[in-house]
Amino acid sequence: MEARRLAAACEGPNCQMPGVKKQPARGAKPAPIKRRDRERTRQEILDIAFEEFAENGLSGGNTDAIAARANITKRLIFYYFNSKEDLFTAVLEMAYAEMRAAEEGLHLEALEPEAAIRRLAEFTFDFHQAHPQFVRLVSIENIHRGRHMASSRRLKEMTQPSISQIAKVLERGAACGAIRPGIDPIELHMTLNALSFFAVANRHTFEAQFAWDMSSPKAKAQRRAEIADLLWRCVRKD
Amino acid sequence: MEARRLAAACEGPNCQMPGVKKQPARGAKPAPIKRRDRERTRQEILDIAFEEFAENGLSGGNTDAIAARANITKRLIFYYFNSKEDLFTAVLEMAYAEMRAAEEGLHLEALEPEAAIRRLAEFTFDFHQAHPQFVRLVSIENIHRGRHMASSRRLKEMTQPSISQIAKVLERGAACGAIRPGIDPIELHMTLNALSFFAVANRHTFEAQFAWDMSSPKAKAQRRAEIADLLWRCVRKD
DNA sequence: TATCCTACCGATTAATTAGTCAATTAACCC
DNA sequence: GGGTTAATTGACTAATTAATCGGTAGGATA
Repeated sequence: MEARRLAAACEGPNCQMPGVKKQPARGAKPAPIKRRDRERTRQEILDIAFEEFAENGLSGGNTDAIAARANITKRLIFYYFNSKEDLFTAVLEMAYAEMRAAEEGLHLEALEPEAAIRRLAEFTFDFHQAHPQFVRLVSIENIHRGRHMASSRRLKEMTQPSISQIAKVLERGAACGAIRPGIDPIELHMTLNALSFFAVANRHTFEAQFAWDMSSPKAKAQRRAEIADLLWRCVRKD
Repeated sequence: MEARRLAAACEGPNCQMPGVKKQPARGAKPAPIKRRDRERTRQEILDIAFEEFAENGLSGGNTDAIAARANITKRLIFYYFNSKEDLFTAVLEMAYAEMRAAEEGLHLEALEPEAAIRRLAEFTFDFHQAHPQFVRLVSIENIHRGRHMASSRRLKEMTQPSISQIAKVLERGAACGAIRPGIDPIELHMTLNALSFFAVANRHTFEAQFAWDMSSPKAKAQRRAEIADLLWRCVRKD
């Protein structure tokens, strides 16, 4: 989640400048840099709300805690986002936008079918492993039956660029006889996502049930390779 | 979830009998059958708490609501289970015990390797489809990082009977050359569980993202067949 | 330097809700 | 039928927390 805080950096007329009596120095507080920057403040709230909701869920997420960590008053949260629910929706939108951005970096065009499928598998696995808070947030949204997603025009408009990439690989592979024809790219995407998602989302109950390691780097690397094998095994011809 | 309420039925000295002035007929209330039966009451609380937590999560779950639906006072919940958290743990224990019971019904011994693998896949898929509330509960427990599971001796002791069944099928298959050797039964179980779990747990976000049907009987049947194919494709020799 | 806009705040409210106390009463046993 | 045990209750508390109201003040513009 490094792509966030796009409109940050100290620049423009809102930048902290000497001459104005900022930081009223009340008590031992670190006296945060306050800049009256709408976008910056909004983004800061979103970043912290993302953490809060991913950690504690929607009903568990606390607006007081978000305000405290963002060094603003709670009032401001309701000023920008008008309810906790809407804030959650905004957080979801941001999270999905970032995932979509990550997918742009996946270039399968130049690769042989097998290499492309393996790269796709590894990339998807790695993304989930690298963003457990995103995985948690999606789980939470599903617990709420996707109602925030359903009510957000932005979220519904975000089409997944990966699907068309997969479709092209499958077509190419089918044409050259390496991949069996008739595979639906969305189904394949679902399979791969299920495997990658589960490896993060259900780690705790699975590990507890089977005394099985899913968290060490070694275990992750092994599972990563297995998923890539599996995916290739299930699309290749014959 | 039919296996619950084992110790129910009207029998013994607690059974509703004439002669005693039960049902004080206050107002128009249906005057529920109250029997002062420890086990029955406990089980009723558990059943309703299961629904409540599966629906609303741990922090979202409301003990007042549970009490109201169980026709008891909230105080009684804390009398039997001493906190909301402990009640949640008890609910989890019950849910897993029932899943384990369901797995007992799976007999793979008599089947050919391919048939056994397909039956396993279909059985697992069907179980998840039939118990969406169980799936939700497991998701919720993972959001809480499996801490209730970790703290429950009973849950940790419940070993999965399915694993040894899978191991036997894999052995037999490897011996007769139908299945490639060296497959870990836990890994296979994880793969199958991931696919089956995702089809229920992530239905909402996936459907919203891809305008893809995962809920109709037709879509389920198709996915079921695909998962069985996939599983066989990934274990068979060659 | 007066004016206006708006980012921001302190205090409060109203509702919810986990958990408790001190009883009450149903059932069972002699 | 009196006594003991244990299931059950109603009323209460203390804490939390989403949301609101009536402001204040920073900064741009003229």
